[in-house]
Amino acid sequence: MDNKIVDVAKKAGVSAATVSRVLNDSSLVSEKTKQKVLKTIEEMDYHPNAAAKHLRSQRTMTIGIIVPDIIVSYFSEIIKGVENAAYARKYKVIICDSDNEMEKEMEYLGLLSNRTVDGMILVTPLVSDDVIEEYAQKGYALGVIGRAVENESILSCKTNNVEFSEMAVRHLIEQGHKQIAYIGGYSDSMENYERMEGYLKALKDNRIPFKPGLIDSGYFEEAGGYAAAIRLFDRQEPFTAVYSANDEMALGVYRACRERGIRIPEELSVVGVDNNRITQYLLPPLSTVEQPKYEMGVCLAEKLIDQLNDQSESGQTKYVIDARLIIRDSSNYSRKRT
Amino acid sequence: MDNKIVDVAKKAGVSAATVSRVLNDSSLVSEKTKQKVLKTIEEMDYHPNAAAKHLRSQRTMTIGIIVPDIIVSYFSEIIKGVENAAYARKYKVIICDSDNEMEKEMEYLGLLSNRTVDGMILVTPLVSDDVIEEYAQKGYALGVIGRAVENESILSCKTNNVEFSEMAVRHLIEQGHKQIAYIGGYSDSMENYERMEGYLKALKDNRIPFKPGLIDSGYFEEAGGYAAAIRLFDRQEPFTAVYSANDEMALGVYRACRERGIRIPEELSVVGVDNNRITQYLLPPLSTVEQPKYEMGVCLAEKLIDQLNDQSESGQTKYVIDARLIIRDSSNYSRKRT
DNA sequence: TTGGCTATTGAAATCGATTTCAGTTGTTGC
DNA sequence: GCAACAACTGAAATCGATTTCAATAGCCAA
Repeated sequence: MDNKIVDVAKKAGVSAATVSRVLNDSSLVSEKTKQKVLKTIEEMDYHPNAAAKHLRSQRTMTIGIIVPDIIVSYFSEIIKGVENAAYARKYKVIICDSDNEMEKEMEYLGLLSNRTVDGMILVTPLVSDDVIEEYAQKGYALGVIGRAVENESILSCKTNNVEFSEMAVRHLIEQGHKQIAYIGGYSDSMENYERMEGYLKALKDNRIPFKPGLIDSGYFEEAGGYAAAIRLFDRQEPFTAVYSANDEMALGVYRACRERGIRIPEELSVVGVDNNRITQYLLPPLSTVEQPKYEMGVCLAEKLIDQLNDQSESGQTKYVIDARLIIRDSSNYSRKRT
Repeated sequence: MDNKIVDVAKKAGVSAATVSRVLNDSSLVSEKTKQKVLKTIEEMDYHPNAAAKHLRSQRTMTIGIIVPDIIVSYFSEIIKGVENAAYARKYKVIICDSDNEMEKEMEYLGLLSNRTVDGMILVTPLVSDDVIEEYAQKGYALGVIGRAVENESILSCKTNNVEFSEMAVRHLIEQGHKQIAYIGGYSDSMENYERMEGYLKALKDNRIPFKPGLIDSGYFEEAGGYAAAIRLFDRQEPFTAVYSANDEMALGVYRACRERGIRIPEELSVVGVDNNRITQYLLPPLSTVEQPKYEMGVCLAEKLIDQLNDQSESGQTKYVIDARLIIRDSSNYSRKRT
């Protein structure tokens, strides 16, 4: 149906090998032949078949990216970074939206096994470290964003969770808060663990006693944050501020406050994480931690593709980018009393 | 490096053809042989090479989707619909973020020519109808969302722009508004044209004179909406309501109002289009038109894949989904005077 | 004029699966 | 016991590009 390389070869009066050489501008072709072939290619509107090229070259120039939900801007911004970096290197990106289902993630990981993709980027998916480890062991190219994996051969990019969490909670303490709740994500995720650690560190450094009753979990989602806030409100333990491990859950906190008639920031200060686009439009605008999402996507895509082409000069595989606190009105209200 | 089909065949003591038949569960294999082969495949952890399959079968089980900016939730929700529908049919989705550059769109369209993808979905990209037409003529499978294309062989899915725009503007009129501005998108886009038409129809039906000074354009983006609002404010022509052809531009209107100290909805009512997730969190929440974004993505992906498999029973190519007006506080303020 | 070299070119093998077509085995009917 | 047929199976062609390896042509020096 389409023109094949031999068709071009025949029309141009040369062999398929020569046409191929022209396509991959090899230096082994005379200028005269090259021009003749290029003209013929133009005339016939010939486009080399991708599948044939992939089979022969053993590479598909494609990477995959697995995210739990593409609609959440935290993920779509990372994807954009990955896409842009890949495009610049002539790579394609297959989008894998797992809908938060582990089964779907596993199936998408299978794209590595059958060589549909040359490499895969995982953005905090549900699959266990063991699974990731296993794929790496088999020699597949993997990268991870927002999650730490021990294995030295696995690329990863994350932010300084402990430090910025400590900073965020310290900020709340400086505003006069002494009872600060923490709403975490998946309790077994590295992100959650580290953010909790920063929270605890800030409390300890300021000699504020830790109260287990002020900890709850919202699984990094709006609905989870809402439910956690409601549970916290219904407990005996009073609090005047909340550090939410991401912005989505903070949205849930806002909703719970609206329902309960609790004013932000007068009665409750809130700080989130991610600086999702939506946070600046909230009332009040949400204080949050700017995560360089786009940059993390670019970083990991570049390193992964370099690795695929044996161009990873440094051999470095672990990247940590500093995040910074953005103070907005949701936490900008000094508390004068105890 | 990986195991090949002949390796499996050798180990199982059969031919490659038989293994292939087992893989594609052909009825031509005896149950006994089939079990033996399946066991061997399991043991060897064999995965059929995708590129070889693609080359032989002349299909990649992949479609592409071109959007101007994946971060805008209008697009990411469509993508999610496409991805989910594709996944259910074992198709992969390549994400093509054009960054609003026509050149990038053209390059991504090239994935059709070299058969990297079996079909392509365009979500209001910049390329002209002629270009789309040309690709269709060449026999490539195309689908278009939020845009109308004449060619009967091109799938398209859109909403009833004229009707819902008329409805939105009528709603403003019913609130007592008589000077209603319109901020459009790309002036030569079908969406913009139809929404403008609905706007004009509502005015006409209510005997409200059309004033060219109340029309401006914001290119469907926040910054554009902001600029358009500023220009409108600076003109002589007073107005008490704005119909913005999408939510992104309405965000720009909000920003312009904040800067100028204009209160919404007391001094200016605003209605947008898309029902982007962000709109419900705004202050005041933005009245908007719910576009079934996810559903449009699902619809077009399904039809496109059906078409690729000759399963389009009806032969229908044009789909129009009804959108509905969501009234929130940004326009919920009755104007008593003239 | 011939040998030796370089620059170009093409034939054929290759990537790894699918599918056709021919062949083998086994079964049934008469 | 043999023909006819069904049920499986395998050898080889095929998809369309790349790449190796050998061959040819052209050129220069001796």
